[in-house]
Amino acid sequence: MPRRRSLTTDQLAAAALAVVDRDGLAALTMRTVAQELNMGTMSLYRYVSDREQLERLVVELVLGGVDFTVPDLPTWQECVAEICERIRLAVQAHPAVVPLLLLHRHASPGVRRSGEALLGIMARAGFSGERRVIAFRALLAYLVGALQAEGLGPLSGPGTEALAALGEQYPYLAETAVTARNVSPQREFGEGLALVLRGLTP
Amino acid sequence: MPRRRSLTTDQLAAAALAVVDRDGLAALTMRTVAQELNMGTMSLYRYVSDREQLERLVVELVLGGVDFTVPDLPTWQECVAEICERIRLAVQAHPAVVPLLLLHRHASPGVRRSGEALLGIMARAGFSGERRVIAFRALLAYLVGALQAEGLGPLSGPGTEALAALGEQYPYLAETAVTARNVSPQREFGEGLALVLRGLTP
DNA sequence: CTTCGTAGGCGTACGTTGTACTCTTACGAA
DNA sequence: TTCGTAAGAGTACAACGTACGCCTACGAAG
Repeated sequence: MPRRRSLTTDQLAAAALAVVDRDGLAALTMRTVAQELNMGTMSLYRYVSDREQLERLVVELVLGGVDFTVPDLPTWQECVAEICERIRLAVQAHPAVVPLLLLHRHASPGVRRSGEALLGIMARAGFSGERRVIAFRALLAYLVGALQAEGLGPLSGPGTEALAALGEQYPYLAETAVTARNVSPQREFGEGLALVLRGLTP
Repeated sequence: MPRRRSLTTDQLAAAALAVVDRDGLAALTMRTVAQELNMGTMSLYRYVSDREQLERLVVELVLGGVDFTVPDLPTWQECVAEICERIRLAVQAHPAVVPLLLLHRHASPGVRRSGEALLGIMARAGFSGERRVIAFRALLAYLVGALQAEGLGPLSGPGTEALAALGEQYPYLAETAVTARNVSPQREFGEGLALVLRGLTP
C-alpha cells in the first residue's frame, strides 16, 4: 500500500475551524480550507466525501473537547446544569459554528454523547417513560435555542441596541432591550436554565 | 409615471413560499421563484434588493397569518401557551421555513410583534426588570428550539427510528427514541412548554 | 391622438460555489 | 529496482447570486 496520508481528519477539521473562527461560517468553502492547508481543492475529497461531512468534522471537533462524564454534585439539577455549562463554554469559544451544530445534530456522535449523559442523569433522578422524553426534549430545546440566541446575537449586541431604539412601536421590547444590556451571556444562560430546571419534576 | 407593477410583494412572497413548501428550502433560488411567476430572473430585483429580502418576505408571510392579540384566558400561563400554540400552528404548516425564521428573527416585524405580545402578558403577570428579561429570553429559547426540533425531525420521524436502532452504544438514547414514537408533536410542544412555564415565576 | 420620459421587465455575462473526471506521481511492498 | 495503488492536483461544468444595459409598455403632458 503506497503513500501515507499527509493529513489526519483532526488536522483537516482544525483547519476548517480556523477558517470559520477567522472569517465566519460563510468563508467555509472547500477552496478556502484547501488554501488554509496549502493543498489543492480537490485533495480534500480524499478525506471527506462532501462539504457536509467537512461540516460534521468541525462539529465533532468542537464537541470533542467537552467532558461528558457526569460530575459528582449533590443534586441532579446541578449535574444537568454543569453538563450544559460545559457545552456552552465549548460552543461559546466558536460562536460561528452554532448553525452547524443545529444542522448536524442528528448525525453527530458528540451530540449523541451529550444526550446520553443528560438522559443518564435524568434517569437516575427518577424520570422515566414519556415523562422523561418530554423533559429531555424540552431541555434540549432550551439548550439549542439559548446557544443559538447567544451565537447569533448576544444580549449586549448591536441587535439589542437597535431594538432599544424603536421604542414607540414596541414599548415592552424596547424596555426589555435596555434592561438586557446589563445581563451577561452566562447569567442569561445559567438563570434561564435554572428556570427551566425548576419546572422539571420527575 | 409609467407602467404599473404587475406583482404585489405578497404575491412574490406567496410564490416563494410555494416553492419552499413544494421543493424544500434549498430550492428557494431567484431562478426558481422567477419561473414560478413566469418572469425573468432579474425581474425579481425590481421587488427585492436581495435574496435575503426575499427570505424575509417569506418569513413575514408565514408570521403574518398569526393573531397576536392577547386571548382572554384565566391565567397568564394559558395566555402565553395560547400565543405560542398559534405560532406553532402557523410554522408547522410550512416546516421548511423554520431555518429562515431563525436567520431573520432580528429583522422581522412578525417576530417583533410576537415578542411584544409575550412581553405584555408577562408584564401584566408581574414580571419586571432583569427577571423579565431572563424569563422572556428563556421562553423564546424554548420556543425556537422546539420549533426547530419539530421542523427538522419530529419525534416519530426517521431520525428517531435510527436512534432507536443503535441501542448498544447509547442505551438511554435508544430507549428514549422508542418511547418517543408515541408522543405527537403537539403533545411534545404543549407539555414541554407547560414544563417551562411551571418554572417561570414573576 | 400624439409624444415622451420613466420605470418595469429581461438577456447576457461574470465571479463563486460544489464536485465529477482525469492525470500525474510518490511511495510501500515485492 | 520495479510496480501497483492511492494521494494529490488540474481542468471543467452546472447552478447560484447579481451587476449591467437594453427594450418597451404605459401614464402624463401637449
